Amino acid sequence: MDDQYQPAKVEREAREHWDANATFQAPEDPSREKFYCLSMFPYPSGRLHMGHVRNYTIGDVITRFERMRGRNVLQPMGWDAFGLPAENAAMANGVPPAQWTYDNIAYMKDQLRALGFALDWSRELATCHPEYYRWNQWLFLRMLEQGIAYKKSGVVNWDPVDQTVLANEQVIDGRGWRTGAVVEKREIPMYYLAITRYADELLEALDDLPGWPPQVKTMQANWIGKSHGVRFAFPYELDGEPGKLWVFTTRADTIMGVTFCAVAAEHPLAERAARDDPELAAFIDECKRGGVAEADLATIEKKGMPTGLQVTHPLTGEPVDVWVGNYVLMGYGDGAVMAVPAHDERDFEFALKYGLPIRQVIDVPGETFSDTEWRPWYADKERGVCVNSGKYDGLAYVEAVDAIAADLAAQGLGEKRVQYRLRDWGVSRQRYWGCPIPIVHCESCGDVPVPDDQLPVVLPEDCVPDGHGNPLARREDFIATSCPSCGGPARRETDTMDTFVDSSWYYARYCCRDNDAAMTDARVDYWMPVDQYVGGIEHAILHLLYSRFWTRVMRDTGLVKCDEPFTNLLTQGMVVAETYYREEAGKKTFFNPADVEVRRDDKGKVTGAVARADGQPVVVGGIEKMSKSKNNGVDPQALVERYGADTVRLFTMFAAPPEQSLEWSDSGVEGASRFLKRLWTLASAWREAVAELNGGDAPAPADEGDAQPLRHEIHGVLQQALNDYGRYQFNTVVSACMKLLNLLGGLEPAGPPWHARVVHEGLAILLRLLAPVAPHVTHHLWRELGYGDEILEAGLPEVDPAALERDEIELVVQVNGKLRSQIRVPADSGRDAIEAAARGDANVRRFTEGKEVRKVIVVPGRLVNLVVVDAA
RNA sequence: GCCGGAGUGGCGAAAUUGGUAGACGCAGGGGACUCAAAAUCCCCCGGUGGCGACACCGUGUCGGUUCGAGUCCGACCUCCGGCACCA
Repeated sequence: MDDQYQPAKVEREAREHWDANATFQAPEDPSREKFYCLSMFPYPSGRLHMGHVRNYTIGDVITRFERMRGRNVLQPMGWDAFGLPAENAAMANGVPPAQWTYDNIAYMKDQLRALGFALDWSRELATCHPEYYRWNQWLFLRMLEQGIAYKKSGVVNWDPVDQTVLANEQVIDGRGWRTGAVVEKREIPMYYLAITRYADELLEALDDLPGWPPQVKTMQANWIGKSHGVRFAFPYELDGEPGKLWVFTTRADTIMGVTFCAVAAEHPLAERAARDDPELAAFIDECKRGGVAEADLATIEKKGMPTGLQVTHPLTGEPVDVWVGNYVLMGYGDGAVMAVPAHDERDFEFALKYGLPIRQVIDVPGETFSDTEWRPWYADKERGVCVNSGKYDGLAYVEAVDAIAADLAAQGLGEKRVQYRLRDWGVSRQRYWGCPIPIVHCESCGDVPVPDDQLPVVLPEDCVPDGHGNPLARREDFIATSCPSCGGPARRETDTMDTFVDSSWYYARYCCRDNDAAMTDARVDYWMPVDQYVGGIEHAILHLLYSRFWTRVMRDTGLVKCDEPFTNLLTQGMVVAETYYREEAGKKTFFNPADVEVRRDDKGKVTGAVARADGQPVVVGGIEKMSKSKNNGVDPQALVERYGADTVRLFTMFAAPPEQSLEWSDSGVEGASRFLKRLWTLASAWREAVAELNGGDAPAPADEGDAQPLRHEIHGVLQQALNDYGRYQFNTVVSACMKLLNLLGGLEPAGPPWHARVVHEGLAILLRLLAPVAPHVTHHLWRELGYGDEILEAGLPEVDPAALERDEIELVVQVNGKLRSQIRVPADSGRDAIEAAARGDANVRRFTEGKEVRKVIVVPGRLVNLVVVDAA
């Protein structure tokens, strides 16, 4: 055994051992309890970043822990390989996205291997492989047959200079990121998936996911946004024709307070009115400027303009003005809303701004109404009662809605309706590097699905995007084809699918990725659902909701048997680090933490920082998510080379619990490295003694000298660590390992023989506890000390209940809830004995003297609280 | 704007169900070893007062419930994630 811990050597040998034995290839074995552990697959961006390292370390610790528990564990890995960054890289370097992507995959795969993850590489997949994405296309065709996939128009960001569609990310302050041109909203035909058909099921089933974080379920429920309301119409007559302006409201009880209606800029009424009104036409054009992202639309200044048109209030018969509002969206409901300024805050502000009437129709007794200042009770449907509402006066929310809905229904002008905020999923992208949508356009037959036997529609891999539209649209060899229906000349669809499609079902394909005849097979039924899914909180809604939807479509198509893809979900926090910069002429130049030296005062508090290069000060800019733009990323590669994978994994698990954000600290890594060195040194010092004990019969637990209190502590720490493993709180597992090492560090190889027996037992516990976190060094030491060949098969250490027993326990004594003393009592003391001991304690007496003890609270095993008052 | 989350020593954090606030580690201070440095080992380490035993204060802010609140309730402040074409 080397005297010095040499991580590179230890880790290489361990990996060679695992590779040679195919240790992590997971067979389908119905006789064993399976555990499918999955981390969100990476986008092959070039190099691993710390977020990847953290994500995959968490997944790996769970994988190895569950395996040591005896389960048949599968942990696969693959590549979310289609996407925008590959096109951007292509524009920057002139390299085809395919080549850039494959190069990145090769590089990042080596990086993943160097971290020692227990991955079954035989199942590796990449979504840009035709063998994978053909099944996107195949299931898309099934969805077309079922009517789940359909075509309608949708709104996109249009860059008028580059003549191209932009992603929301590429729109900065309403302008194209490359051209700086003001972006326009443009309507184009797109394919949609009817996720709303499953809205109710996706919502209801959240209750059956106890293994998901409650906040994720809340976010999904709010996203689906089920609401009960009334859809009704304002009749009108225009150009001699009768029409109806349909709106939806959850506050039908306020309908008598409607003083105007607002429609979206794209609404037919708005467009009709703009024909005769150049000023309105200009306003509508203004509304169409800017991007389509909801966050932007929701924060813009609310603007409007009257159309000059009027509709009729369905209950009062009064005329109601119709306005165009830039905050009304054509994509939501009917693209029109009723406005009740008195009882909706947004309408209230709009009415004040444009001098529109405000009519109070809800009252709360004891409150006074002001038509110049908004008060929250105006929208209170719990306490509100109808007023100024004719026959509805005096009705509360529920009764008023019922009565009004009934009256509207009687006229054929409305009905109660359940509405969802969730919209159908638009999957068409006007982009090259994605899965082709399997449709052929024929002049005589229209849009024709590609027959199954002609799948996959293969994406040519040699295109280089240039920022001007989709290069696929210029590839005649791809586009020109014949119509599957009539055989005549036809053209292929050049839109590709949203990359969320690729990631909506990869977890199922890992189970059967070599099947080229079917999307899934019986192996999927063995492994699915995923038992533990691990990934970033930023995917809490979209990716996870799409996956839940896709699983249900697969279920209804007979492809899987489960309803939900992920039984348990762990959402890990971000990796963040300090930022440093200098500012010149309003432009910030960021310095990497590695190039900065931090200055501290004599208490260790940070007072400033200087650049290593020139010794001149830099600004300490605050903690931010690691990113290229802030230049605060720490390269995992360099750390692994310097300290070894075990140290990086150990620090990553120790610095914060998985769900919290993790602040990077170089000196913290040093600390982790120090711990492993100390472990090595201790194992090295005891190697002979422990190996000798391992060579004979299992030694009895030591009980001489101070062995008993020591074993009591060791098993107490073990109990806590096993519990923390069970709740996936790995930072305190690591801290338990550190405590164990500290305990064993007090023993001497030259000391009495029981020392060796405690170390033998303690190391057997410590190494197995640490094995999931630091697999290489524990693998090595386990063998070196003669415990066995394979620590992964050694099972988890078990708590010895006898070691935890105590004759005496310590209790805290409080007086009026304040800590005053501690007492030792026999473990089996009754309430009376404990109370007597507490009252008799000298320091307690100082606080009870001359007072009356009103009440004594005894919390078994914890504390005694004496409640005293001044004697009367 | 809307939805979700988080705030505890100089720093990362711990406190499992309302029961000893600060485990474990980092940084810092002191010491040992060394010609010296590095490495390693030992001691101290929330604030204020006290020689000390101890006492008072302290978990973003303000208020409440309770014998007892970091933990529960209400209001507020700050920061972070998501908002449907970044992944």
